Amino acid sequence: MRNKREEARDDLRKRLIDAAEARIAAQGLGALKAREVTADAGCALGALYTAFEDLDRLILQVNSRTLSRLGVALRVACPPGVDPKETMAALGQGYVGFALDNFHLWSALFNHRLPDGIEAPDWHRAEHAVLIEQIITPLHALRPDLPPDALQLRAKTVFAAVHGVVQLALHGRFVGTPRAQLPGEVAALIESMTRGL
Amino acid sequence: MRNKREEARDDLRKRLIDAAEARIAAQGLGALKAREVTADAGCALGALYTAFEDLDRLILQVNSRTLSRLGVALRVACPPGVDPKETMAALGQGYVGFALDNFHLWSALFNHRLPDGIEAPDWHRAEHAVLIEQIITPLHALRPDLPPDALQLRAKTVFAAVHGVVQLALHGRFVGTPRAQLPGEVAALIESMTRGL
DNA sequence: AGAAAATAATGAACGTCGTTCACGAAACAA
DNA sequence: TTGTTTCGTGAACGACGTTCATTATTTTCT
Repeated sequence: MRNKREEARDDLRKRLIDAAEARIAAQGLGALKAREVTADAGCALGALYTAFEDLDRLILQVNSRTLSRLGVALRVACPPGVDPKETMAALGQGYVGFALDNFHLWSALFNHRLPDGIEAPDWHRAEHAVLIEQIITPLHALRPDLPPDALQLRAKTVFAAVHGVVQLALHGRFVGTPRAQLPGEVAALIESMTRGL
Repeated sequence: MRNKREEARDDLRKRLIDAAEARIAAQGLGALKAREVTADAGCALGALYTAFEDLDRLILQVNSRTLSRLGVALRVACPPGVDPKETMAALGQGYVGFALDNFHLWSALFNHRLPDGIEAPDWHRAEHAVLIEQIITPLHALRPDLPPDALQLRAKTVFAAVHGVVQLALHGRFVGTPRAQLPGEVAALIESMTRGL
């Protein structure tokens, strides 16, 4: 059995991440306050800074969880072995569905910014791979003309394009696609981007 | 000659917008502080709240200027009468160029959020039309099969897709397109989205 | 076991932020 | 000029993230 120290520390960290995740999911990243999250977690204000370097690093943990759940959702959305065209379409709809069902948490993934000189740790940067790794295989099948480098690049671009449509639609800007037409437009976008030369 | 009241008020407003625009352009939206911007504008802290409802409405004015400048840039980028395919490509490169040349101001357009219950005024929402209005004509030429409603919708989607690629690239996320390949990927994206059925 | 050392939790206090407000100055109306 | 209305001022307020001296707890040493 581990130290009582480490045990308590891990428990505190988990309670804080849980509380932060719940707050963000319910009210968005902007509504996350140190005093509220520590109250929810049942600890003092200062305890947050014994468990995490600062509030930003706590948000990082929440985003890490969200990326993990998004990865699962995307893997579930595209059963292997089916037509690559269908796979791409399914990934797109899976992404739209996840963003709709987890709006605030999904939003925090892209709206959270670390302070100016601070970079996200490598392990967290690597987690973002789930956003594109499912795209590679079907895109390769649809565009065998692309060399590996260009394939990787095009996968990022396909994701970014789909993401842009979803982002502008869900944040309700004037130029955003209306929500009702979102799945259809994403499907059309993916169809046109995966068409061969 | 107008009132001395109105004159002084308009002058104060202009000085504040100038100062805010300079701050955002130099250091980004997050670095805009009420105390700094009023000091730059040569007025007291409280004067900001006689000229604008709050800091968010001042940012709105800066964004309004940026949209206006972006509109000019896009109109210059696509001289009328040329091949619609070229026009679309030129619009895309014009957008990329503007985002690169005006990174912080362009970023503020999409990252600024009003407080929860507050909606942007209609005149400002309408200004966002510059983002898509230049797309309509060439897109119609390239996709005459689309009825007017679908054309409008597709124009928004084309913009959102391009914007997404630029946004993820310039904010340097793990999944973003590398900056060097950005123009080429945007060109490929636009090419594929404007291809006929 | 008990004493000493190390570590963690506490919440008051700090500095910074956007915003407000009582006051004095300036512009208008009479 | 005198009275009234409006505006600019900067100290003060409340909320925020973060720090720190103090207290409580756990581990280590004998």
